[in-house]
Amino acid sequence: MASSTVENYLKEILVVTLETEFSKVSMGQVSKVLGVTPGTATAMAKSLERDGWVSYYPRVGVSLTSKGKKLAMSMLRRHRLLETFLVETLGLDWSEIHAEAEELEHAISEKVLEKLDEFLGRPRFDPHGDPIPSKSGVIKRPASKPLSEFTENMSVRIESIVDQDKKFLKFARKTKLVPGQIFKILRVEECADAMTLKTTKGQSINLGLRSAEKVLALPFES
Amino acid sequence: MASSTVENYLKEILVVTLETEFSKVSMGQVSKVLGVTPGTATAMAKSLERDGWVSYYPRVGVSLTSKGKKLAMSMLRRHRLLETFLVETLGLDWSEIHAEAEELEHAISEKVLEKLDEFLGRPRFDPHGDPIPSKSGVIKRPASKPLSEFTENMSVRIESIVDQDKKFLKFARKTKLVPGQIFKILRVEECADAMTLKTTKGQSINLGLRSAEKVLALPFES
DNA sequence: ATATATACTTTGATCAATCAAAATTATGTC
DNA sequence: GACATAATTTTGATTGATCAAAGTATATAT
Repeated sequence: MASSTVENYLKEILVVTLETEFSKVSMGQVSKVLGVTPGTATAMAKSLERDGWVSYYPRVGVSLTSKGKKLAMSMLRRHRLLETFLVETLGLDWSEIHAEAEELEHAISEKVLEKLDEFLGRPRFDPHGDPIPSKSGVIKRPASKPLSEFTENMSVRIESIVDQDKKFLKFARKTKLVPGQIFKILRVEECADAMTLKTTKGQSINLGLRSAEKVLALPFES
Repeated sequence: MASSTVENYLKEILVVTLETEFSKVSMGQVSKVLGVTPGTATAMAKSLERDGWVSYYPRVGVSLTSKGKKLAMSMLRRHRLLETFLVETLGLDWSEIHAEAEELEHAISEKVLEKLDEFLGRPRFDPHGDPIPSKSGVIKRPASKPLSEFTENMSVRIESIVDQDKKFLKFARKTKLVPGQIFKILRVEECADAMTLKTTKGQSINLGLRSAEKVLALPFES
């Protein structure tokens, strides 16, 4: 049985892997996303390898074994189903569900998860617009890319918000920067580090490129 | 912040206290209900005392401080609300909810619990018939007593099943020995260690006195 | 190509939770 | 009251997860 610490390491390694498209995640990354010192990450990498969850390449990084990936996917599934439940059923606020799901995901059994999935009507996307892995661990990531990579005059459909920062999520909700919304990119000012978007209703938003990196979108053909 | 180990110790100490009506719980009891060696229980008693959860009287036992009792009550509330949710909303089986709730109770926040309580319509009893402590920690235990203490020809209403043994719970369900049901006590055979009950529909059940001790009931005036 | 900075690993230590086995203290019986 | 038995505490050890600080490797820049 994996401890919840192990579950967290594996899940975060998976998330970084999915984001960066590199199969090895450096110890620096690991220690950063898990909020531990580098030494701790190294020690953990060794024990994760001992137990067959990851392969560890000293001074390079870790990559999930198939066993590790399976558990990590299952954690992602738990997390996203729970977030869906918290919003859809209990009416929690969008900005607070992440931390709650973070705790619950380690405590919920496969059996209860199955019932919950059924109860929710087997949703395929969570409230952030991220895809929920199937029971068998399949995940279909739409070919979305950060807002910051689109150019002027393109139309986009918001797909998901990568950031989990409460304040940013609140801002996003207020400005309708949420999954499903359509925007047109009015201006991109590389030198000023900013971009301007417009909703279909004509309201415009200014976004720093830093923040724009955290918002994934699909090209939208109207 | 209390670890889930601490939460478990406190909750179990509370449950024993409520059952026995003694305010001090011996280390033997503690080690038994928590499934640890006596030495571990003693060590834990000291650290619980260090952190202000219990008072520890060497060679006598522990009793909850008000701070400890507050947390323990909150755990009981979590546990019972979760059991209710698992049965009412997700349709889990009566015999499997205990273990599930045991895990989830440490992961659910006050905020989510509040929403859950609301969603469930603020139930006052869990599926076993046990009272759910209020948010402020008040618990009303009905004046029920074990079936084994009733005499022949009395009618009773089943209030709760104290035992958490899966097999017994399955048996109880099959024979309709569940909270709310009415039975008449046909015979009590002290020497043979058994009693016979009859449902209002005329079906009869034989119950050993050992098991009858685990079933709490209220006198029922028809 | 050497110095410097960055990234990573090692070492030694701590804390919580646990066990097994030995030592101690009550309890109960004759 | 002395001895056997049961309950409790002590002791010494282990495991997982962590940190701080010191050491080592690699990359970068001048």
